[in-house]
Amino acid sequence: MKISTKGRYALRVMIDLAEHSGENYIPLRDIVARQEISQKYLEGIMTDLTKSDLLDAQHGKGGGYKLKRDAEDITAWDVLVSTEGDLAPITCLDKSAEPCIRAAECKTLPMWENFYKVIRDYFSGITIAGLMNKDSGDNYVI
Amino acid sequence: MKISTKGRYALRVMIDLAEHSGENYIPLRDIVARQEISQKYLEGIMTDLTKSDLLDAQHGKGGGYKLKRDAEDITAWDVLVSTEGDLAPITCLDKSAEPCIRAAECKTLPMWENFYKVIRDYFSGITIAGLMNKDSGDNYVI
DNA sequence: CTTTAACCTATCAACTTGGTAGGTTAGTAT
DNA sequence: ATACTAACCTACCAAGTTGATAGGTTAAAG
Repeated sequence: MKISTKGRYALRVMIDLAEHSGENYIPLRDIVARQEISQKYLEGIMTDLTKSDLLDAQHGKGGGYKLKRDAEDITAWDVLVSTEGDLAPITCLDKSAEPCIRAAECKTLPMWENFYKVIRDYFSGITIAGLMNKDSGDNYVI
Repeated sequence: MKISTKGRYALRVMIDLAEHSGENYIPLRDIVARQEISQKYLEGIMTDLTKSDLLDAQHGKGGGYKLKRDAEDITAWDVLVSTEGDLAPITCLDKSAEPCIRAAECKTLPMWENFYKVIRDYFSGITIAGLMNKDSGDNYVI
């Protein structure tokens, strides 16, 4: 029951890109220098984010990455799903899961389904822009 | 980001015990027959629940397990923490974690801390008695 | 046609998950 | 006493995940 480094790094990268956004593409090298994350490891994460249409990538000199949408229009949910995959709290609720044979009699299924919704609602309510502007001392009230 | 079978099985066992509660201890054999879970695997889960003071265990003939408190006074949170360990959504928030060096500047930490609270509040609001009485068709509104 | 930077594939050690196997301890009944 | 029962304890194992690293390939700009 953990969000892995992939998801956490991805959020840091997205915030970093939002903070340094402009016309130009930002090469991974710059992000790595600021965030102190292994470049090779980040490469895979960037690919996830690009394939999910959250980032624009550009090869070659002057290339790099930039946000594909405004930071206000990208949620933490978008980023986490992109890198962590399905955020279903139990395997039964995975999109790829075959339907559970005891679903009809399962006393806990509604609890899990609703929990899934709680998770989705929570992260869908948080945008990259929102994270960007937070001072570390701030506390959320949701 | 998944609750493992340990936590899910534990909840099923607790509900089963609540449904068959009375004066007597219920041997694991009976639970296994009803729930169709590997007895050997369940043994470890029962030990967790017993050590967390959620179950009373009795050796020998006529022995077995029973709930140590009323089903109304045991929450899903109690059960999940007992079997899954710390339910912190990121390692930084684990009780056993060494304090993170970038905590002060971390833009996402408040989001994670609050998410932890959301999880805790959700499962703390659900009791074994509540799960027991649910018809499968029911939906939660929290 | 060289430089730059994204992209792709393979590999790896450490850890977790979901079990299984076999033996030991504690309590009950005859 | 001693047989029986049922919890408890330790060790092991295959498969999958995590958090990387290594090295090469493709695409774009100058």
